[in-house]
Amino acid sequence: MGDRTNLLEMYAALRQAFGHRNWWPAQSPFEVIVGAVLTQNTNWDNVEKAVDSLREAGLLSPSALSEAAPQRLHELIRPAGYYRQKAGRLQRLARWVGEHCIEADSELGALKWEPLDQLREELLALNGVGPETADSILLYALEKPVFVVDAYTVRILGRHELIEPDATYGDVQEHFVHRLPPDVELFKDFHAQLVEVGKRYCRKRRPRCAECPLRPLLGEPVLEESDEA
DNA sequence: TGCCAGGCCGGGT
DNA sequence: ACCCGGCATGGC
Repeated sequence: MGDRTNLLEMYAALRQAFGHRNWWPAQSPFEVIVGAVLTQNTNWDNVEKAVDSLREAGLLSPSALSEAAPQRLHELIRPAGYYRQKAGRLQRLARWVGEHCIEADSELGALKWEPLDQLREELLALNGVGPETADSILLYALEKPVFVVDAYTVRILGRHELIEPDATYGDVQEHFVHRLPPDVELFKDFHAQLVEVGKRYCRKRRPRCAECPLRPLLGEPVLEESDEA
């Protein structure tokens, strides 16, 4: 509890290295929700192709997406992979949003009035929405102070032994929330920084730890043998 | 050329 | 309560 500063120092080091990430570029909160589903285990470059196609087709609104023919969705989002699963997930989410917001409310303002815990429960109850997708929506689309945990976050903290090897999603999330002020902009950019450092230096295989900006702060990471080859 | 990407679900122990 | 195979495309 006394090490509240450590994570802020970690963020400072990343911010120093990469600058503000201005992450999750999207033209509306609803587009963030769409991206949150499409990026599940998928490279963002592929996601952008799918999002662009949906935009051109005029399907980036809850009602239009809800009513689209699944076949048509399959074609439009194919580059993002898992397209049959993701088409269903998008439509379930679109219908859920539609139940809460009037169509013109592109800021999803009506959703923000609902209690945070209830929002999260409702999201997790949707088939195809797990903890990371739900939290990404809460943070980046609804501006709620929820820290998003992803595979990079777990790998980075794991290799520096800042979390237990068998830590759950909730464990890692608490690690951050208990040590950071609940600041939406901080949560957004910190997660973005972790993804950036993860992509560049903390890859699953052949990591480049020597050049990682976290190394001066956190020291030598502990790698599995399979990571090094 | 295989491996990986900003996960999640369902069925099996 | 875990563990695992399946889901799919595109880039390096």
